Amino acid sequence: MAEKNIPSIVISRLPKYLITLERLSAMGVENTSSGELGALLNITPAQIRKDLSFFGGFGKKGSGYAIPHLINSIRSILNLDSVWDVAIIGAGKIGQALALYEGFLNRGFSNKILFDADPQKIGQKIGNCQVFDIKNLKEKLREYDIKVALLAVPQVHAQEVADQLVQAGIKAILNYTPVYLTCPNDEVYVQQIDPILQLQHMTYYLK
Amino acid sequence: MAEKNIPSIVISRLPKYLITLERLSAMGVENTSSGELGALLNITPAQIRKDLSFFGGFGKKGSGYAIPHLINSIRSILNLDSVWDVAIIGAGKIGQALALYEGFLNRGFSNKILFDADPQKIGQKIGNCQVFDIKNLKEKLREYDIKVALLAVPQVHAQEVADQLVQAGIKAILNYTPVYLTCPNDEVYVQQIDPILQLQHMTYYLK
DNA sequence: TAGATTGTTAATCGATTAACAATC
DNA sequence: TAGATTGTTAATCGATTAACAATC
Repeated sequence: MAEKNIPSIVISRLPKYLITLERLSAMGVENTSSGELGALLNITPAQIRKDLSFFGGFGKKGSGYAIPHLINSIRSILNLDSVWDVAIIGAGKIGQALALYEGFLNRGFSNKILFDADPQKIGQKIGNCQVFDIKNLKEKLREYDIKVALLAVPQVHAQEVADQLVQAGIKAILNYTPVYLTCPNDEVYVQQIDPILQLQHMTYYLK
Repeated sequence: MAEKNIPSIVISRLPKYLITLERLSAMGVENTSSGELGALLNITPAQIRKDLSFFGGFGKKGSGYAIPHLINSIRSILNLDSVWDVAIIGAGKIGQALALYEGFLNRGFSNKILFDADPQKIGQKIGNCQVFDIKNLKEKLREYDIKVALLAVPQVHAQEVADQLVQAGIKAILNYTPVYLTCPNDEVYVQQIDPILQLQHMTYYLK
């Protein structure tokens, strides 16, 4: 909780604004407007202006927003000024794909270390990531000062490992298992990635 | 669009109800109530009853919901009575992880075929999935009668391949690239999976 | 200056929740 | 029967949008 309790749905749109601004910036565009941004994102200009105005005035009447300044401002609001190191829990198929995925870089994250219980995997390297024994979870997370974890263990262990992560002081968990985790709301933020929930939403409209 | 235009946010909760009911069912539970379901999902009982009542009365006053019946009803509403074959576009790291992922089975999907442009990959098998030349996209999709695609190609090709998918008659795209796709709303449903958007949402609350 | 676009208020729209009669 | 819980209506809450004065 920061500032004066800004609605979560507003916060959830800021990363979308950010990636769109970064794309414009990469194309050499230096200025934009709520109208242009809205067209790119399928969001009304009024909503974009309203969202941004929660955090102050970033634009100039008549000429819109200076992209580099707005990018820096949103990054700062989202605490992306520095890079967050990330732990990947589980070195199975999903964990390995995440370890090898380069999309984290330049967007505020760096995947640093992996954990697994399989002696065959412990000690190996996957991409740039060392695989540690999950028995040393707490100790290693403290050593690397990691607050963000990607949970990619087998379903049956999801809740148990999540409990350990909370114990170890992790503050944000991105849950790749289809298990609905129960964690203390005041200690950790949890979000889930379950592609099948999204597919099932879409099949409603098909046929 | 089906029935009498039920809000999308209601539809998006049905898959969550379904997976929770399936988990209860697997544990041998045969009956539940909006109160119990709400506690498991962190949703108010009133909302669950309201959501379900869009589609008719599934419960019995005084005793709640018969789980097998409710599961079948929700499956049917979401068009999950039969299995949807799925095409994975791009046999890179993410595409391969998806091809090997077994979580689709039993939840209404079956990943059937892969596409790539790399001659080294074409003709190979990844798990049970044959890799086809993306040049034959349209023809193969028609042959296998596939309406659902997972898009996991390099960023730079995302929009171009999405256009081809629409052309080929795909009706639902789950977009694993961080690119915001522009597709005709009346021809295809698109949803995105970008883990970094979710991580950036959470970092707002950290520190 | 004239045109464009912001930031903000008020109006509208939609979603959630509380409450309760109906009834198993 | 008494207790529990649904389905539904009405009240509340929150989010989106329209409108416009301010001003670059």
